[in-house]
Amino acid sequence: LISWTSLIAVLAQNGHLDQAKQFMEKMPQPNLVSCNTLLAAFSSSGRVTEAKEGFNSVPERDMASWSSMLTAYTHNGRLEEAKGLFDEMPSRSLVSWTSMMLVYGQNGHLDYAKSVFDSMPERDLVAWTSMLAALVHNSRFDDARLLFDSMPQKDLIAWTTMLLGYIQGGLIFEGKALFDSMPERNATAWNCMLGVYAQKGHLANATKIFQGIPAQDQGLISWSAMLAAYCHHGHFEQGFEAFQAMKMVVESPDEVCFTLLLVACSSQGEVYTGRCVFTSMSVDYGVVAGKQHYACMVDLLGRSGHLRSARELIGSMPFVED
RNA sequence: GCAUAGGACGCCCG
Repeated sequence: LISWTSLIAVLAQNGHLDQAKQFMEKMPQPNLVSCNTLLAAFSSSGRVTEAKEGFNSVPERDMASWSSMLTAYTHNGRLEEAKGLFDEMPSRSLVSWTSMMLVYGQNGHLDYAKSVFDSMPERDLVAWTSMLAALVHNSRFDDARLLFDSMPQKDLIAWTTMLLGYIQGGLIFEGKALFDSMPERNATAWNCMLGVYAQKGHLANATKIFQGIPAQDQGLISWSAMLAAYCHHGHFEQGFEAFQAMKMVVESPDEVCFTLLLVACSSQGEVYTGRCVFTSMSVDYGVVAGKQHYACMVDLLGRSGHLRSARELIGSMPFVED
């Protein structure tokens, strides 16, 4: 029985949700943990309807079942449904309180978030950090700093959240100072710092940060931040050089990387290169063209006078035109 | 003993 459960967990956590679901149906005696595992997997991949079905079919729900269902709503912006579920819960835990606080914060109800935080029966590090994130999300950077300074404990995520607060508030120097004083850093922290320079087009600073990232933390997001730095600021050649370099070390470029390259082509009027990138994306990398990619291509073709090609491309889109 | 629930990072669009 445990092996069925573990199998389902492994499948679900690696994105093989449909297979996990099939095993679940074949399982002789579905138990609470396996139900919850599947529910959690649907929840974190945004499949809310299936999460709900799973939730309804859990025989005796425990805290994990309720919390996973709540997360399915909160992570998908379903504030009303989250509220309803929260009110229905037979008992509430730190986890569910924290989820509610966050969803309020993320939907512009900072006042509610704060009152949840203040009225929570107990608060742990995650609760504090979530409140911090809610403040940052609502651009209350000064309050965020005050809260940060008053936190009983801080871990890497708390530090990174505060860093993000400075960055989003445009306080780059303060952010850099905080970054420099962090007790430890992980990939996310590095990427936040890199991202702000990349976005502002401070290429020298971005490069310096990028080069400082330890190899194990230098992932797809770091590379796309560098790509963005080049592609958004008119450095077409360097963007493509970075793309070549990236392919040597990173898993494989994703749809974001290709959007960036196409944006660069588009702003340079590089029709030929743009067409190559667009084709190569799906043929060589198996990345399915999304709306962003089509939009860039149509823009590129249209503005370079290839109106017929642009119209043909629009006609071939697997989307409704808009 | 083992397996399931809450917090931070990249492009575009909203």
